[in-house]
Amino acid sequence: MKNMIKYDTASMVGKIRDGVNNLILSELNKHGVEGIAPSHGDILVCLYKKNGLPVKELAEKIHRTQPTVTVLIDKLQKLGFVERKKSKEDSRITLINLTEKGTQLEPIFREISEKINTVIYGGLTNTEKEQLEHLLEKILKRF
Amino acid sequence: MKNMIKYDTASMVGKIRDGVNNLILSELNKHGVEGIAPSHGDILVCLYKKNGLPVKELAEKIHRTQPTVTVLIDKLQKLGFVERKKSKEDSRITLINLTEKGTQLEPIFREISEKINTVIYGGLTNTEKEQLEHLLEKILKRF
DNA sequence: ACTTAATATATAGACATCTATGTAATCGGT
DNA sequence: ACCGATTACATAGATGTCTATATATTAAGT
Repeated sequence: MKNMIKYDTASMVGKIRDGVNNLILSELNKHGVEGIAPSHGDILVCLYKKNGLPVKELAEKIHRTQPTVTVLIDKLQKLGFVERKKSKEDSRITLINLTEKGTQLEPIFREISEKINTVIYGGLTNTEKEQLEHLLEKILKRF
Repeated sequence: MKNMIKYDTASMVGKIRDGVNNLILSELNKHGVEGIAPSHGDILVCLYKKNGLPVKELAEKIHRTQPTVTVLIDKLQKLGFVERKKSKEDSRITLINLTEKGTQLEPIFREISEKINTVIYGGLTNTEKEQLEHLLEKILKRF
């Protein structure tokens, strides 16, 4: 049957997400970066855009809960990629700063990001890219 | 800027997946079903289609590793929804069977599945549905 | 000023998932 | 018929994630 609708977007979306995660992990591995999960990468990428962000803000940006981000930062700190600094204006706030070691990873993450885009968009025409993003946005609004 | 491509399909896909998961959890909760995660539901749904499947086959169908499925079944068994039975043809194989209690959940999962489809496809035209599935399939093939 | 509420982060415990490994049963070649 | 390889499942340990709760600091109301 042609043009059959199978109604398994939920399943395909899950597979794509897993695919992206695995791609990130294997690329990090290729570059000898170990002990880092995709969410840790999300945090680092946020900090590349703007260094010295509070924990809470990072949690919002990467769409994880604040306790999760605390634990993620624990690990990034232990690995020497970031450090904590208390805010001077409000000492409840912990600001997360990249170390030099953390900053050095930026090109790797940039490369991984490009690779993901190549996999996702590489087989699509410009029209299809626009269609895709438009459809996904439309769906997201309904949750 | 109109029709701008933002290249954040990966992020949107993640959010949709989380949205689906949360919807499942809240619906199960509404029906008083507790201690069940989406993956447990995936297993039950497989068994509704065909009862008495081996662990390995379940793992393939729900796209989890076999050890993960073993643990998921441990829980379903503990909750009384399924039971293990050794195959008579090949005693290495463990067949998973629904109990009556497990069978009783079928209408709930059917309802949840419909609800998910409503959220995902409810705002789309038939053309858009076809576009979406076509695009997602195209992307999936590239992983 | 003092008490209460709100906010920011951390900690604890639980869970799904993974990889690596163990164990038991079956298959296959000699 | 036996021994090595394969297959199926289970177990162990690690990790990311969550909810619930604790701690510490700031803000607000009386």
